[in-house]
Amino acid sequence: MRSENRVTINDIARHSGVSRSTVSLVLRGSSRISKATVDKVKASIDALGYTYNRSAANLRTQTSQAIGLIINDLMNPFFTELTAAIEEAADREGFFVYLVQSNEDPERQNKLCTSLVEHGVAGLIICPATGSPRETFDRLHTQRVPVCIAVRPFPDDRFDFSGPDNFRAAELATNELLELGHERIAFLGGERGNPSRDDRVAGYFKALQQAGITFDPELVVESRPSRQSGVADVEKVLGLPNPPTAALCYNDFVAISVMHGLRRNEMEPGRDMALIGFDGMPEAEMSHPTLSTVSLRPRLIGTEAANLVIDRIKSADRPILRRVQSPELVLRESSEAPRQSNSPTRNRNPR
Amino acid sequence: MRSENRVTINDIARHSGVSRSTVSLVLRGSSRISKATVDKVKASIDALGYTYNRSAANLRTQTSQAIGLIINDLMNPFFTELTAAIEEAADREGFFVYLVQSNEDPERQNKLCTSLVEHGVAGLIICPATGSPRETFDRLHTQRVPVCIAVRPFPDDRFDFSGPDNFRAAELATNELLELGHERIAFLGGERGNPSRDDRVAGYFKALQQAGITFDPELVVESRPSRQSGVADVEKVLGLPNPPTAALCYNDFVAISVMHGLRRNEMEPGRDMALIGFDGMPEAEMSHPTLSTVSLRPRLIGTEAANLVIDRIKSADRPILRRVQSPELVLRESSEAPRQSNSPTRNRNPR
DNA sequence: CTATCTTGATAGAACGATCCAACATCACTT
DNA sequence: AAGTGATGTTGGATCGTTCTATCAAGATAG
Repeated sequence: MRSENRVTINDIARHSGVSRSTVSLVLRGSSRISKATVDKVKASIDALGYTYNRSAANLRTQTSQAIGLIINDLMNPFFTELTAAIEEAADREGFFVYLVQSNEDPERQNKLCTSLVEHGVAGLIICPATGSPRETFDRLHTQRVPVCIAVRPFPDDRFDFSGPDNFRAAELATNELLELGHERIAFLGGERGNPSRDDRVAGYFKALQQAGITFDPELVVESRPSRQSGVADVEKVLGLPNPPTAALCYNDFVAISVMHGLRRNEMEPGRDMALIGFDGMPEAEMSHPTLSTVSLRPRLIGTEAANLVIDRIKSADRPILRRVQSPELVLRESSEAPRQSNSPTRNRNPR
Repeated sequence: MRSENRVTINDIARHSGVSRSTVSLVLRGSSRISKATVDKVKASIDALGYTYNRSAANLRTQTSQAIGLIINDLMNPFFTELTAAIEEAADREGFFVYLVQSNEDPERQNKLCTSLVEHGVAGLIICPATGSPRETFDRLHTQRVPVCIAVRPFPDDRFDFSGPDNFRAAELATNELLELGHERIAFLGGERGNPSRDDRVAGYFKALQQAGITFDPELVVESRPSRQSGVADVEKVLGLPNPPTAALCYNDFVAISVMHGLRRNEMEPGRDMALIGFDGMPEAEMSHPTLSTVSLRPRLIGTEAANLVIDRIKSADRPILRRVQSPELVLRESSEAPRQSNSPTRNRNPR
């Protein structure tokens, strides 16, 4: 890029004895150019070592093949999987993805939006950071940037959305635990104000209510989710006079950390407390015991988000769409044995 | 980007009654413009809702703030951590990162290189896919693209490099197992031809040799690493007449999968077989038992890679640098107990 | 009173591509 | 022989910005 005498389309034209326009047509594979000319031009391209300048072309055509993707935290396998799916879908349509992390910081998120738009992305997929100001989205709206909001249900009906059904996911998980015979079910981790978490708590609450179980606020523990937070969360409820026999964990990370917390207190996850996480990250299958989880279908959400934004890039005026993916309960060892049945522990590593 | 009548610097000029050049100077915060004019122009910018077109500017100035990052697999926490560190370092220097995945596919990697260069990145950080053809790098070299090779030691002395010391890492791990009294030590996972793996096997070999232990080729199992591959790998050596009492695992993923394989055969990882992984991914701390590992210092490698490429962007002619980070042995439960001491199993979840 | 220096602002060319309208050829018609 | 079409090629304008050189006007100097 920074070489003083970059080879341009003009150099090719001069070298092959045709016009600049002809070279441009050859580059774009136009059928209107004779085979002889095409060969001549291609020979010059190889000879001079030409590299196409897509930015220049984009400037002229007012287009772009780039989609900006803003996610909160790359280290979370849920988002990693989402990203992978988005990249694949974008690739299929000839787009490619600029990936950046907001680190859950609304201000950084705002800067990133500006930067990406300035760099001329064709569209944006955003997983809104908790506490995102409306202003960021107002700007995007007036700038007419095609945007798809993903994963986190930011309340804004001006943009397409692709995300999970958090409420239903929590209902599913809670009902499963209820059916196993649990009556004291905790909800561990996550912070109030995070819409995903609040929706899950709401679903959990509804399922309890429908089962006629009185809701105990002490069983809902708030904390900023991290790789360690589950330890403290579960120890909090273990200290109660009437501790829970099962727990929903805000996400799979928290669940795995809760397993550690249990072991620190001489309890065996799965046997002494049933656990179900949320997300469906691949690691859940590798934990010990393997972790039951409600998969939010990150791949599906990602594919859908990419399709939505690409579709919107192509037709700015089509009506707003909301694609909510139904979750899938994935049962594994951590929620196998009901508490009250004092049957001997089953072999939890069959085969 | 695609609106028919985008607001440009010309519109601002017209609206505020100054020249195009003046607006440009205001945008770049030039000190040669009077405060009165600056205010006038800024007012127009707000009024018309202008967005800066950085691509156009880059075309004119022949510069770019973007760094392309090509990694093999986003789903691997090692790379995720590497990426995070690169992003942070780039951000500090005013650059931002286009992240793409090669999926370990040399052809895709080649396409991505082309695409990124065409899009005008200022430089490239590449973790070479296994089996990368020399040709890809030859092109980058003749195009004079600033490149830093990261993680995988691709044999090319024309580019800067930032990566781990795989040989030393394996030596460290092997010596630790030897000191614990193990004599039958396996090396599980990874494929011949992958330089990281081959270096690790070499270090393992040297350590065994120095300890006067005859190398048994049956203890080295090759496989394409995945989240499940360790199961088969370990079952292979368990089937031997004289099975190993300890194993080095190609990476932490493999190690965690090996734990599953052991349990499937009624063996307890850590107690019945000591395990040490490579990478130092955060999940290693969350496994059960917690996983001993040789941390390759992904954050350090990332920071260094970003610094190297940015430095090279600024001064193309400085000599080639190779930054090799020394690994760090992180001992946890999976390599606690030596096999031959038949002491009672220690509590492996101390409070 | 002319000469020189500052300060602030500007016009036109340039970056590397594409678009548009025009233009040769050459081959068929009629 | 002139008209019509198809085929292949082209020069100039253009995208939105910055660069270079220049300039007007006022200040300072001799």
